[in-house]
Amino acid sequence: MQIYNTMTRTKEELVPQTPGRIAMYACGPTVYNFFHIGNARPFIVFDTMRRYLEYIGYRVTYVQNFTDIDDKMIRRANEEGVTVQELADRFIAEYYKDADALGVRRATVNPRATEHIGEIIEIVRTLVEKGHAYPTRSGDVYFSVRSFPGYGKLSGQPVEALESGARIDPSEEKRDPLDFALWKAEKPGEPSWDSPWGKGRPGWHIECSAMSMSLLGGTFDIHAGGQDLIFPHHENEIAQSEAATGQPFARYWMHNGYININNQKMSKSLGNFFTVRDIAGKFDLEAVRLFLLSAQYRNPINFSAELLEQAASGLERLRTARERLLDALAAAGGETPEDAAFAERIEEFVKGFRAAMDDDLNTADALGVLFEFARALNVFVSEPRGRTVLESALKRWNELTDVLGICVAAKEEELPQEALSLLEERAKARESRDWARADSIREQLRELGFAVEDSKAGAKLKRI
RNA sequence: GGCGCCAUCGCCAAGCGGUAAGGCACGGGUCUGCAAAACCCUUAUCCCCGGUUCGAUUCCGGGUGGCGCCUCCA
Repeated sequence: MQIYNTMTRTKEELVPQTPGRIAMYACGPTVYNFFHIGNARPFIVFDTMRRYLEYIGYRVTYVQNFTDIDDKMIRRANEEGVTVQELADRFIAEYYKDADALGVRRATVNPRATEHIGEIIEIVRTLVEKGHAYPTRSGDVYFSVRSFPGYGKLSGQPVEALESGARIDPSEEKRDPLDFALWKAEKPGEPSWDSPWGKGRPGWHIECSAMSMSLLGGTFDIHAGGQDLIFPHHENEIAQSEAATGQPFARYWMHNGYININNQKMSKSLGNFFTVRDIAGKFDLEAVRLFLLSAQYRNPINFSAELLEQAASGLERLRTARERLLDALAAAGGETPEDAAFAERIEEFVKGFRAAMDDDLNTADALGVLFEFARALNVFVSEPRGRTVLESALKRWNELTDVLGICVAAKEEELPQEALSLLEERAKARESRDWARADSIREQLRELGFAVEDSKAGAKLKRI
């Protein structure tokens, strides 16, 4: 498979460090709030990457962290009058609610920064020993950017260019404006941990280095995150990790594009965001997932209710195709003359899907293949078919939709007795050609939230 | 100022050297008691101007328009 590596700015063949295995790290949420649809994109995209890697046979170790200690956590905890830990516990639970509903599979490990303070301190200590970091009088420890020659290699920014834009806070005791905090000395009312430099807490960047390296090793395959993390977060991770270990950090860097609102980046600071929780009340989150996969992950994607409705309609089409296939399977008989040719077509769809995904996770293209598959299926099952070919069609269909995490088998819903008896009554009315009665029952069912679809096999109820 | 991305049908979105996938919406039709679902048919020369090439939406240069990062941010 080819993936676009931000480091080299080209598509490269993905060659894992250990054959057959992929070690992958994705930056997860800071758990001080519900996450928004913009945050959802990397969760879904990289979850899909993980699913696809597993589908093509890799054993994947997928790590996605929770940042549970930083400035925002502290501020929010103080506002709410709870401890940082309580805040984190609460929003980690909320994260799982939304992520589960979006079809994001649980990562192999979801480490919390505060569970890795020991490793963090070890890395900082090593960096100080090697002369890449220095403590200050007040107990902060800074990374010395100029001590790491490769600084700027991910973002493509020459150090000189960065210097002019660097922030200087007079209260900080940096030797160089470019330097960034590895360890922050304790301030009143903030959580802190003991360290060789006194009580304090980790800086943001070092958390990801510690969690990724302790779970995946000093060199691992893929590091992923949003484009806004390229600089400074990922640049800093590289600097501190490689300076500490002397070995390459992540081998491939994947970055997803933004979600825009009216062509502008959705972000918490701009206030133009929708949380997944907000949307969950109005839309099927599986449609949200489909929407986010309807564009290639590196391209920006505009968000609007209209677009979500379009995605929901598309999803309905995929679900219907699967249901028709299921019905056909229930009525399947012996082999028909067309079965063999269709079995071959199925494999063509699989190939097409894989070719799309192999090209830097082109989910938009892959979805196109899925829709073509759906049409072919709809045509094919309009006549009785053999069980064998239908079974293999269903197997393939499930495999491909599972990779994208959409169109998952609908839970068998208990239909209300009232609806079922109405449906039965309508069938009788239709038998006696009492169309007015039949139509009025259909209207009653609509009010109950069901659409009626007639077919030769009988009428079916469908949630609307 | 530095680094980078984008511009394809009404809306979304693939393709990226050989004359444009797919979805949504729209129109016509088949099926249906009527619908719904499904199916069939119809709908684009790819922002502009140059260049390279037998041939460019696809490569190069220049415009125009939009967006992002440059130490809060997925």
